[in-house]
Amino acid sequence: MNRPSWDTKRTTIKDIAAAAEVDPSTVTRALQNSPRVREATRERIQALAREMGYVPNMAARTLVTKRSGIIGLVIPDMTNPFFAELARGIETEAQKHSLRVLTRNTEGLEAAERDAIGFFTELKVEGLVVAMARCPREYYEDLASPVPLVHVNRDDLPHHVSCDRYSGSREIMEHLIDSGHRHIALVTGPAGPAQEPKRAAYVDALEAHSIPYNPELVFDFNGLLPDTERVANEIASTHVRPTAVFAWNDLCALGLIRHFTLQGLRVPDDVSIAGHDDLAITRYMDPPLTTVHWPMYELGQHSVRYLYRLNHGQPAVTPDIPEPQVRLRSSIRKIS
Amino acid sequence: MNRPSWDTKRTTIKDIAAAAEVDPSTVTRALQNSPRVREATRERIQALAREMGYVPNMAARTLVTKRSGIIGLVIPDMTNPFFAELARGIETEAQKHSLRVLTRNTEGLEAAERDAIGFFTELKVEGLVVAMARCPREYYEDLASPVPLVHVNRDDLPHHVSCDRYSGSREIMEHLIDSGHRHIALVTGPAGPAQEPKRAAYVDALEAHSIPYNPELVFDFNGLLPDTERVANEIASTHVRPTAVFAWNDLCALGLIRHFTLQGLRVPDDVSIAGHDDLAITRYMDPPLTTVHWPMYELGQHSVRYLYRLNHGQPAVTPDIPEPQVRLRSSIRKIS
DNA sequence: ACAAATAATACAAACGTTTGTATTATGGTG
DNA sequence: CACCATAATACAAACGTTTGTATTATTTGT
Repeated sequence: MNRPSWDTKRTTIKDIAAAAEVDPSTVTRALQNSPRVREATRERIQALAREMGYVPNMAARTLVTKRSGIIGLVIPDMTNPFFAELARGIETEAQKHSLRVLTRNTEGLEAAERDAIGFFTELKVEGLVVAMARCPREYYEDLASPVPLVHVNRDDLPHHVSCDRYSGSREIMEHLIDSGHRHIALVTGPAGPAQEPKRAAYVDALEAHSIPYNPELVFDFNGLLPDTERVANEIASTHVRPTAVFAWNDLCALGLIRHFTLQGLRVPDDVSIAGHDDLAITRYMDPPLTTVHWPMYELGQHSVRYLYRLNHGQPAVTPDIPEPQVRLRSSIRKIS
Repeated sequence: MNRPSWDTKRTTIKDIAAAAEVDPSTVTRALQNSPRVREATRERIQALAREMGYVPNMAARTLVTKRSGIIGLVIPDMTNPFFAELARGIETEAQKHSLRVLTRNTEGLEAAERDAIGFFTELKVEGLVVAMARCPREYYEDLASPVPLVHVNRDDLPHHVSCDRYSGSREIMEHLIDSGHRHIALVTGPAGPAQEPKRAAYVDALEAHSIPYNPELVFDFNGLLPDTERVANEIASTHVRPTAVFAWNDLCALGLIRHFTLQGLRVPDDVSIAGHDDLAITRYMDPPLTTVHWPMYELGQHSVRYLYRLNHGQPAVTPDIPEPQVRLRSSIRKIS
């Protein structure tokens, strides 16, 4: 006796039915406010349910209705506010369809991502949105998932939601060049569909202004904050030091600024820096970062709309999302 | 015809049973590698399952086993890296018990939190960890949840996992005073169990050094980054400007630093600042922030261990977590 | 007051697993 | 070869809902 409340048997619809002296089917209907049950009965039953602490058994419900009311979200890194924005967008839109969002974190591991997708599939979620999927293209093609799935930021896959990756970066590059910079470093990130357009924007901008492309000025970054130290060192020890850096993303820019400062370089006086993503903290950095705004919140909204269409047999048009805009702040200096 | 893969009927254990010409029960056992089925049969069945693209139906399984293998995590704000750390801690520990973690975001709304808890309860999760719960104490006491629940950072509730909130703050205050500061502002945050110990540490430290307590020097902060502007303005317009600020948390400190800088005040030369939590970005701020390390990762691990004990009828001792340590960086200046 | 129409409720099957028990097949022993 | 132990498999009930259909109660019109 006196066992904790959670290993005691839960009250079921049958219990309520017994207490109310009606059939279980009447109880369900009462609970979902069906017009098929009389006002008085309904109230009696609902009161009873409340008193008896009834909590529906989702498993049983899902089993018969085949709907869980859940949207699964798979992200590589909770720590990155970038994905938090996405989650917020998804949630607000999901709420409109009275769906709930459950999030699963993969730490950027392929295996974890596969597990997450499999798990959500078993859970019979209404839809799955996967952000910056890590697995190779073939995996998703062969998946034949019994669950509708939309990708965010994986432009190379079918059923994706994304933005134009080229124009924002190109615009940043133009801005850098307009400001007088000629030695511009590019920091690229982990392989993925984001890499190529950014590099292309870099190369094209250079070419458009007849600035020679110098491979010594492009650097790799593994995507994790601590790695910025290495990158900053490499940049600082180039043959001709760049006067500007187009960083992989805002986090990268943050780290670079820090380590440049530590090296006695001042931003933007000695080096200008541009970022990508427009994280919230970007406004609070010193100097505030010039960056490309990436509309994760909107992408989140669009992805659940996309799922909705998929689930309702409507044509799955890739949504039209406005071009990412450049946010000019003060991390870039005009040089003569 | 040619309907998308997700609205076609999924293959079930029965289908496999039919194909293999065995009983469904044999199929389950084969699938879970039970020794009760012959090697050859097992392999045949598993192959078949693979071919037919079988994916188990969690709802059905949960219905009969009453176990979902899920741990539910409820956090107020994904955007805050603070909680991301917690999630990581929970995940690594959950993995050891082969549980999966599903996260639900509440945006700090009480209603959303209640919905999340209810939802996870319906889902029959193995356990629930709720971070910085927003609802009043009575709610949780009356909950009589049929699911074991542990709180993180709600020291006032039963079944909580937390740290000593006083000592770290006290230590920071001592450090500030030792560094010569006499006019120290305190920024407090939203009501909750975190508020009181911090305030007490502030008051006690002042008293211990016979510094008069000046209510004009304590400020409220609503916890959201944009609100730091208002707070910074209020601080700047006090009668005697404080030489140091003990901020509610690191995010608050970040915002204050920014707005002080905008006002022409230099940190730490004109104002010293201390934070709380020790977020990762804290090291990358300018200046790097002196703060109290709050071991969210460990708290996450402990909370799932706690749940484990709860689920196995072991005594639920509040775990012994080391005192939070102060991380001395350079946002505090020694003054004469 | 009596059909007929309709409102309210009851019945029963189904969802896809799991698991205890019963049954049948297999092999070993005397 | 008959017998027993054991291995392999089949049977059947159960989990807690939902929902289509059948049944019973109540109202309505004449």
